[in-house]
Amino acid sequence: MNTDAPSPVRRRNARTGPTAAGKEIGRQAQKSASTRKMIVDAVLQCLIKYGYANTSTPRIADEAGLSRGAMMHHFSNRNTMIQAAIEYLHAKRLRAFRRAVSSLPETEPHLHDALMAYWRQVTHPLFVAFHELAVASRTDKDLERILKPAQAAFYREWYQLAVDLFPEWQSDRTSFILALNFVQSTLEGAAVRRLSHPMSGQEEEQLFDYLETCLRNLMPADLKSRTGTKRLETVSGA
Amino acid sequence: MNTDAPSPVRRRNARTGPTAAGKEIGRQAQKSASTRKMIVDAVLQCLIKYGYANTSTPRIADEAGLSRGAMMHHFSNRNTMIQAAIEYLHAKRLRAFRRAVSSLPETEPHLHDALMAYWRQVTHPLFVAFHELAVASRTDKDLERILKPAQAAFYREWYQLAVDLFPEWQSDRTSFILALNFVQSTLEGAAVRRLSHPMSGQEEEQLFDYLETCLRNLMPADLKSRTGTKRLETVSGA
DNA sequence: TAATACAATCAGATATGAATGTTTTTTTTG
DNA sequence: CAAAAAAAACATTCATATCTGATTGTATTA
Repeated sequence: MNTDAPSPVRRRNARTGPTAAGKEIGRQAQKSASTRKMIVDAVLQCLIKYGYANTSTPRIADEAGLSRGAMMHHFSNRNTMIQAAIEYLHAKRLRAFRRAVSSLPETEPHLHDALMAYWRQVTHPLFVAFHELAVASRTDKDLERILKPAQAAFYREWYQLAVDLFPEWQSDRTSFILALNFVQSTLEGAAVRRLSHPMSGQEEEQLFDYLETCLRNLMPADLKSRTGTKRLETVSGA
Repeated sequence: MNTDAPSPVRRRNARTGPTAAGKEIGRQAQKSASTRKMIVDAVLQCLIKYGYANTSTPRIADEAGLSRGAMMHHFSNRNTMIQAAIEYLHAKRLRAFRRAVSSLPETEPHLHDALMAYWRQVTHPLFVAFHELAVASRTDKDLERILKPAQAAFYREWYQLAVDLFPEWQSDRTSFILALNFVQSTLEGAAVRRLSHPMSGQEEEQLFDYLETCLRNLMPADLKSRTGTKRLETVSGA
């Protein structure tokens, strides 16, 4: 997976610790790992603060509090840093989403909470980093080669999570897929729009509520009845 | 508005045409205008093909079939070219949308056709150019200064067009605004998603259809009954 | 244990390439 | 001819990648 380790030289036969076999990782390797993480974090911060195009190696080094030379010792070039950042980013997003989802009440598939979880996901700064990468990859073939597989894996897992969350819904695959696409398009669309011409908080809330209504209408009848009928009226505020 | 004309030197007293006062524009000025348009087009093409970050002046010149020097004669720097491209872009998008909308049947507010028109809009290559600019402007303050006002004007006009299209809907402002936000988020979201992980044509169609259903449910009752009840059933294909 | 060899870590410097804005020269055209 | 248009040349800046040297940590061996 990660081919850019700083070649810590395979000399594992020389016993480093008297007893522990794999535990004694060596302080150096430990420090190395921690610096690498600092660098990866710096990459993500730069993506958020400056955008992909302006995420240059000097900026990253600056953000990480390292000299450029030191940094280039851990990653041989810019692309490998980006690659590491992408892997870390996807892992982090999935973990966060899985955590949010698993903390939902077991028996009741609370559509509302699941939606909320995804909304929090896409309004999180990390989504901005992801979006920067996605946009840049359209015209950067090197980046695309790195991002696309990771992205595919991400959405595969995401899909699986959704299936696990709503097992009964699988009886009507078509409507289930439609619901997923609907949620993704709308919430990610709203999140992207937020970055350049946000709507008011109230409008956001109404959009969110109505989306939930629409999804509920899409559910198989038996499931729908089981999940409470909160908010089935047509919205008409003011 | 455009302050970057190539200073054709005010010598208007020297009579250029024997009779015509304002009509005789001068073939040179005409040619200049046409080259400027070529450049502006090239900028948009570059945005689409290479992305904002890679829309460099050499690339633009290349795309326009001009030398860089010649190009810089018409625009003093990169930013003024971008600015001109933005103005042109917004004008063009609005014109296209207005045209599509005005060709709709007068009396019946055909939601379906209006939606279609907007969907064509956001799947048009020009939307990609717009999106590139929008994303870049998040972290490029110079660009933001140029883009934001133009963008605000665009959405103001867009909103006005929607009001004109559905005058009766104005009785329920809240649901109208919600519908607009819903359409924008979903369709633009789908369009953006299309660029990096598109869904199948069938899925797209189902999403589109269900969005229409949801919007129809949002309409005031009197309007709803007037626009035909096409597609009110819950989607369940395959 | 002390001394030594070696590898990992870090910082600074250099070379190359590309982009920008400006200036200068050539060509075209009224 | 003179001015606009086009092309070419130049200086500056900035990012990438690579290289060199210094320091610190680890392991082997005397």
